[in-house]
Amino acid sequence: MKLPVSTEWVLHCATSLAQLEPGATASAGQLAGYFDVPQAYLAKQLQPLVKAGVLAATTGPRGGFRLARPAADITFLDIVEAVDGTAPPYECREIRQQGRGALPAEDCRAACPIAAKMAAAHASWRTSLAAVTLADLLSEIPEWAPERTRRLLTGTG
Amino acid sequence: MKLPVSTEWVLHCATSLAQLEPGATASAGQLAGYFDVPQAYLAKQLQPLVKAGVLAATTGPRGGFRLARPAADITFLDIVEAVDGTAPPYECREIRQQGRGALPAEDCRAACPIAAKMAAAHASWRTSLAAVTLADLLSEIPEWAPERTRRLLTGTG
DNA sequence: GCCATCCTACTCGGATATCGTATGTCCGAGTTGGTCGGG
DNA sequence: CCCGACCAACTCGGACATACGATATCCGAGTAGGATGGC
Repeated sequence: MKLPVSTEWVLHCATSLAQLEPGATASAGQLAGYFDVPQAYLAKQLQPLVKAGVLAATTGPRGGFRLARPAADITFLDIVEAVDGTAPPYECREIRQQGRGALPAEDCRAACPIAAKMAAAHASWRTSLAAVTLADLLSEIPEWAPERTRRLLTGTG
Repeated sequence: MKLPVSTEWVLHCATSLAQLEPGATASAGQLAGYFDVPQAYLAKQLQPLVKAGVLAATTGPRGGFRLARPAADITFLDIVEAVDGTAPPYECREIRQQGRGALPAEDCRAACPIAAKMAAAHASWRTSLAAVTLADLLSEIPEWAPERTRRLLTGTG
């Protein structure tokens, strides 16, 4: 069970974008230089964020990415599931209905107890991530951080 | 973020082994036939369970696998982390200290806030799994299930 | 009939191929801002 | 001096290679139970 390396990238990118002035954008190249990560691959990983409605992208000069919603309405879960997908890590393939020990279908109306426990753990994980918004995170950083981010990221700040 | 398919196998195998009489064993071949999964690959996945001290293996005729501890002392977390490893899914590579926006080391004494949130979610997941033991699971299955498992799995029951 | 020995069959354990996905890179379509010429 | 059209550079978006780990398989070392021969 491993999240893509790019998960860290997009979380930090979203945090940085949240520190920009409303309407301002940062390009994939600027973000890549800010974190020293491959520019092309970062752009590729930001795309699903746009499709998920977390970020908005504008092309052309002075274009780039910005938050599509207020920072208070974007949770960690939104970002993580956008880049990694929403499929739960444990997939029940109903092996209890296969092989020599296959249970009759009438005993499988209820969900597999094992799968239920795994689903509960996954739900706990999702709940924990959904409880944190980008706005919550910004409240934890120093006062001087946003100005610094704007200056080093976009050059205007 | 995806758990190996074998996670389902070993969870069901452990549950079945917990239904055997104390000291009784089931071979990898018997378990594979019981669930209709590849026998060699299942044996490979049961090995880390033995190394983790969850299962015990005996060789030779009438040998096989059995629980190394009472079912009440084996949690889902023990099994899942044995087969999948204990590394957390989100790995903080400290990109906040890299690139144009690198923070000075003195501002990085505290853990990265983003990594802290991800670690908290992972801790929540682990806590949820650690709260379920094999004994808990056995209390949810029908009365007639253990006898049936013993009969179809080992032929003696 | 009992026992020690040998043997056979069965077990796990690790080493070895194959496949799929994450990772990394590249080029093309589209758009905006600036520039240049004309009025 | 003001305005419109053109151009060029910059942006994202999707298509194309590569590396690593999960998946699947096989063969060898070791052991316990049973058969066998002797006492």
